[in-house]
Amino acid sequence: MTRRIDDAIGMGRTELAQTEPASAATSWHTAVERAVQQMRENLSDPQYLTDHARAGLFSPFHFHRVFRNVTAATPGRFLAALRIAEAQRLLIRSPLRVTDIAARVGYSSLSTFTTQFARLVGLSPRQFRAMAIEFGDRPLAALAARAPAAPSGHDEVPVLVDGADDGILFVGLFHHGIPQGAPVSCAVRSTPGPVRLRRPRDGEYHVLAVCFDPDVRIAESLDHRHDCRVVAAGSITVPGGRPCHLRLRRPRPTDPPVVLALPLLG
DNA sequence: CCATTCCGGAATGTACCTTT
DNA sequence: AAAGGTACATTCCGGAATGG
Repeated sequence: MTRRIDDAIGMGRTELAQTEPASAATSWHTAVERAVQQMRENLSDPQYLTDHARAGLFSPFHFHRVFRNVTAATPGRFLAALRIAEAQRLLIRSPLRVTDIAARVGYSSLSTFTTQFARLVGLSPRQFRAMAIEFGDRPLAALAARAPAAPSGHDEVPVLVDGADDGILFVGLFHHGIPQGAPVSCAVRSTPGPVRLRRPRDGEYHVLAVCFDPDVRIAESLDHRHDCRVVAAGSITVPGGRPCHLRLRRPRPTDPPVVLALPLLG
């Protein structure tokens, strides 16, 4: 049986990616990295779980599990994130129509593309392009300066992020391990110290932090070409529990791209 | 004309269980 | 412990309808 894996994003793992591969899992990592490379090089083609699994000498069932352990995303959702990320770049940097971009990144159905894009990014393709054109040239730092004052007292959730003192830091709370759609709560800041998020209703949330150089413009932060971005991920329980403490690191090839338009949604 | 939304059929993801 | 397999609920694809 041949299985298509081009579906949408939205996994259910605690972290964006495992911190380090276990020593026994080195071959897993190699197989997954090879599969990710294949996905990146063949975005516009139909891709099948069984082909990636066979290339790594795994059964489709086991490959699916291994892939998720390494990347924290399922193969299909990882591929969808890659495709939407490329679509974002084309929407910003090319004059192509949405219809043509959908085909170019591997969607045979425009409706599927539009639906996926809106759910993952938080804006429809046309809205995304319009906002990128309108705000793209503005520096990200301006967003940080415009951000509302941090709440205080019992209505806040503090998040500590190491290594972000000299950058523009976005932090969001999400229901799922991969960020999609509007965050439950989010904040942007450009000064050292903890980030204070508006407290959501009680529950367990996943935290994503993305940091950019202070001189980056909004469009550059959205088109997946800026190589200075760093990420961190974790989880937090509301109420109580320990404060969320994250450490920024460089993105790895096996990290799913962050396609959520946080700078435009904030 | 281009983009978005709706909806039914089909593929996928997940939670187990079994085998090696 | 790692790998393979199954069942079934969930999610997605893509054509049709609708909107701007």
